[in-house]
Amino acid sequence: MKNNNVFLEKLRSSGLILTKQRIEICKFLFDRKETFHFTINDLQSILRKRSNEKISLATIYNTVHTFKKKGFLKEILINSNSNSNSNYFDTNVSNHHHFFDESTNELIDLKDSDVGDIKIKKNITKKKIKSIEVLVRLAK
Amino acid sequence: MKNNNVFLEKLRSSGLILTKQRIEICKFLFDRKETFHFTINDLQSILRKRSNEKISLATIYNTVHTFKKKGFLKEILINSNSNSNSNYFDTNVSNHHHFFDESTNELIDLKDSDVGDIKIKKNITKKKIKSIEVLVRLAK
DNA sequence: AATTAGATTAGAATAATTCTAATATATTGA
DNA sequence: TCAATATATTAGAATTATTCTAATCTAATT
Ligand SMILES: [Mn+2]
Ligand SMILES: [Mn+2]
Ligand SMILES: [Zn+2]
Ligand SMILES: [Zn+2]
Repeated sequence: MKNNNVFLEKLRSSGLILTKQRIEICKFLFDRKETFHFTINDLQSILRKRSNEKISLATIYNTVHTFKKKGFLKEILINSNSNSNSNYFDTNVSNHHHFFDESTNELIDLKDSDVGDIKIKKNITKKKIKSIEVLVRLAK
Repeated sequence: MKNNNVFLEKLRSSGLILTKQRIEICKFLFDRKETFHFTINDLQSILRKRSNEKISLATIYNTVHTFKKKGFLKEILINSNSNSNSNYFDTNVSNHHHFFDESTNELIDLKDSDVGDIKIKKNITKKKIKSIEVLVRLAK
């Protein structure tokens, strides 16, 4: 394998070492057109099925957090139902809005154009706004 | 003490037993005018300082989750900074928007009137919208 | 007031996450 | 080219967060 695919480009240009664990994870996460949302456990069980080379759970945590730090992933916390929370990661790292479908536990990107402009009317503090994100919950 | 204060009224009317642990927690959380946002660990260390009767951490979890189930508290998950998340609980149980100040890790309620109406333009699914909430992050 | 059924507490068990010693990779200079 | 060394990464161990459940407490019934 030449490892010169486009989805490895970000890894290659990041300064991170291209280890077989990272290549495997990178291949799965970034070789796709659409945004992908996943939890650490989703990722571990998918990787287990795809390959017989075991990647330790600690390494999956390490890699996902490293990718987040590099700006390749974004973390989205969701109160998924009355008794459990989920830490999702998102291959769409831009500021963007979400639907969360409580019947399927699916997190779905909303385009900016799907949500009207949001204007914060009262400037309660003088501090600079870093992001404004909307979460729309769909009932069960 | 008569335990007939207004902040105990919700507990009294909920069908839950008024134990000394719950009364202590209820007294601290609900005997106030303003919304209060806290984490489990915030609450534990505050309760430790206020009283010399130890309440076990498991009981604090139990009580907070019980209060949430009864609708006295609401859980708000925040990606507080690049390397840590927080499970806040909120004494304001209505659907409402928040500021999160990354320099102080403070979560602050936004009034509906402080945020313009939000209109979801594309009805991506046919499912009913349960809530729409905005999180505004203030930069460090 | 004793008996019983059900609710609650809190230490024990488990699950989630992070730490760090061992290993792997990259860099340097003979 | 290839040791030697420095730096980065991996993954099992340790720790922290959360849940489970047996012992205890409370309320209802007689
Ligand atoms: Mn958690
Ligand atoms: Mn967590
Ligand atoms: Zn997304
Ligand atoms: Zn709030």
